Amino acid sequence: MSDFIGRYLNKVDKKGRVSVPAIWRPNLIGKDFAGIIAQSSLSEQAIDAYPKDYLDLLQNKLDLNDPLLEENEYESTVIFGGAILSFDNEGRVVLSESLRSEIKINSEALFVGMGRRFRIWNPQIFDDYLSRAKLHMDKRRKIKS
Amino acid sequence: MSDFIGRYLNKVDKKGRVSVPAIWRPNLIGKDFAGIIAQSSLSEQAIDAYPKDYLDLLQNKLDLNDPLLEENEYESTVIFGGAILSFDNEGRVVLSESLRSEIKINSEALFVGMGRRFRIWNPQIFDDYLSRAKLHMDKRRKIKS
DNA sequence: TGACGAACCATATATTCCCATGATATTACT
DNA sequence: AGTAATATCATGGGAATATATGGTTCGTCA
Repeated sequence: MSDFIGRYLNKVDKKGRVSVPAIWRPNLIGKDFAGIIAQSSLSEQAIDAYPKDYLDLLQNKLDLNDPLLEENEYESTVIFGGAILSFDNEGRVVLSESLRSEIKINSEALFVGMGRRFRIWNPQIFDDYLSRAKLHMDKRRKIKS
Repeated sequence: MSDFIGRYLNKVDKKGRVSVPAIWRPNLIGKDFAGIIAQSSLSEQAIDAYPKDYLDLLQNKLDLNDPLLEENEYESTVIFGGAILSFDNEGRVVLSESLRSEIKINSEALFVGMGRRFRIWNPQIFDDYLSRAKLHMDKRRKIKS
């Protein structure tokens, strides 16, 4: 059901390689591709990642639309204009220079499960995000009670 | 499944030559033609590009429309009047002077996948477009939720 | 013959593959 | 339970390969 659960902190080597958590890998292996689809998140300074199978789903949906409509252009660009990162034999992917700079990743990458997908963060930035999220939820809880 | 995924930044030499990303090339090689169909985008300052095969898809869509309508005539002209750029032995195409000036490309060309097709951008101009696209999608996401 | 584009060739760079290591966890065994 | 043997995993480095890129030559056509 939920494919990506938990939090894993891994090192990024000087080539930009980083291990994808081993328990997640089986969920990232399709019949034509093994690896992840990555795009910079719409709302946060992080990478959104998911299996290619999910992308195929989106493609099917988009095929029903008119490719010339502006709306669909935006969507296609954001979705397919990310990055496709395939595993090496050890289950690593390389985060390109540009991806790393976008999310300010240096020597460590934090993998955070989100159910059907996951995110890759700079650990510090994630901490900030988490405390913001907690604050937000705490405030809401107090209002409701 | 989806032919064009990812983003690749390549150099344009003084002859206007630029490498088409190697992983995409197999999808651009048909039995009668190896290369891309290119035309300046209708809505953006970029080059729309796709395999020759993709034209058949569009043709089918247009066939469903009334060929006598003025609008459809416009579409046919624009779609089938694009430039034909064939690969050289190294998998490059040459962007003509006029194409380059249309999209303000100088020394670098950014290839952006859109699933069934892709676009070629000046990197700076794409940045603007991407933030617009993200804003648009993020807004839509928030409305839906 | 000169301009132009296409084919050819050479090389720097980037990417992928392969192997080695250490750390950690897991299992087996007494 | 305690300990040894085994497996899994993250990580690093180097070699092999693929790719991007720049330059030169060749042919064609104006």
